[in-house]
Amino acid sequence: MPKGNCHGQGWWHGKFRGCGYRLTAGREAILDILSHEEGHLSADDIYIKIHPKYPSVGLTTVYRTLDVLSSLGMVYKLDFGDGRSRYEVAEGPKGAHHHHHLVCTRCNRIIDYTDFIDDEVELLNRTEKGLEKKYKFKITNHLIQFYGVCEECSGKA
Amino acid sequence: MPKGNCHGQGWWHGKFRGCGYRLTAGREAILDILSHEEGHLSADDIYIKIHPKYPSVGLTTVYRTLDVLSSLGMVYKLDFGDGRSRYEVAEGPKGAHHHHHLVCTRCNRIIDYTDFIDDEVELLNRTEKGLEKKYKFKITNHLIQFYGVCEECSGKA
DNA sequence: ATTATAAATGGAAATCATTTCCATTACGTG
DNA sequence: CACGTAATGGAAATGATTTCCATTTATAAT
Ligand SMILES: [Mn+2]
Ligand SMILES: [Mn+2]
Ligand SMILES: [Zn+2]
Ligand SMILES: [Zn+2]
Repeated sequence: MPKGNCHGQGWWHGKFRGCGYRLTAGREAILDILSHEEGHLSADDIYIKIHPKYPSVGLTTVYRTLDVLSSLGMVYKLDFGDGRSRYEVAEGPKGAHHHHHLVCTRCNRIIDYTDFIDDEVELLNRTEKGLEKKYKFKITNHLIQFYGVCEECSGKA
Repeated sequence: MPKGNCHGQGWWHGKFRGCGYRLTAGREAILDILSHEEGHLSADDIYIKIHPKYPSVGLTTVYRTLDVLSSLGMVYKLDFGDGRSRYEVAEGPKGAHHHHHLVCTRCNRIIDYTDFIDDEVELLNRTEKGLEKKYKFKITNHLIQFYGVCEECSGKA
């Protein structure tokens, strides 16, 4: 169990407790999948992955847990236009891994990118400050996605 | 009928024709609502607004038309997290009115903003160029939204 | 450890936006 | 005006998410 790994066991136990939520097997399982699996999973994806090991965790609970996690800011709920919500763990306490997305409108492939993030974040911070002042709007989050056609899809005429 | 107004009558007739689409009363009505009404309308919103004047236009046609418009790039399909898609006319030929959104996570209010757009667009162009090269990804569009709490919702403790 | 309490659960049923189907209508070329 | 085909509407299907409610379970108090 690596020292710096915040997703390993239970850094989030405290967060749950602190907010008055109880720790349950289902929640543990779901957070575990989210932190160890790559990609952008739908509720059903998660349900399927969990089911063999935890057959007692129902799809309803997956949805409910994702809501909780998302309201705690531990998970991002994303929409890539394929008709279902997809989820990914937010950065751990370290704040690392911040990234945005390229979305292929042909095949729905998603590419995470972190390039240019520094510039983007710098501008975002400036923009957010300005917007907060002008619109008296407390910004907590942002979403940036680029849409287009991926390399594979370009090939297919 | 103002001269510079591209949404007035039929600048899009040509676009439709050119792509092999037929002009129908329904399409005209829908595009008319979208270009003259403020805000971010859902398919159902549009259906309701159109119905009194064009009772013969069905909800299915509204969806179909929005798909076409959106595939032609004349309309943006947006998701603000309230469970339905919302639409707004893309900029006319003039290229004006480009804007992004602030989304209140409490009351779902949407604020259009154009401030800082210049800076943003400048960075976006740079970023897009870099991403296109690195990922061989042809970018056609981008989505930028800030989430947070609006002034009204802040008041309510 | 036992108990009490409210939170959490699963599974079936409900909801609701969007899509599919298909018989009918109507745009636009000639 | 007639024809071929795109477009339509309305009902039914779909599919993700939510709601309901009787049952289970985590946790704090005894
Ligand atoms: Mn990602
Ligand atoms: Mn807008
Ligand atoms: Zn693709
Ligand atoms: Zn608000």
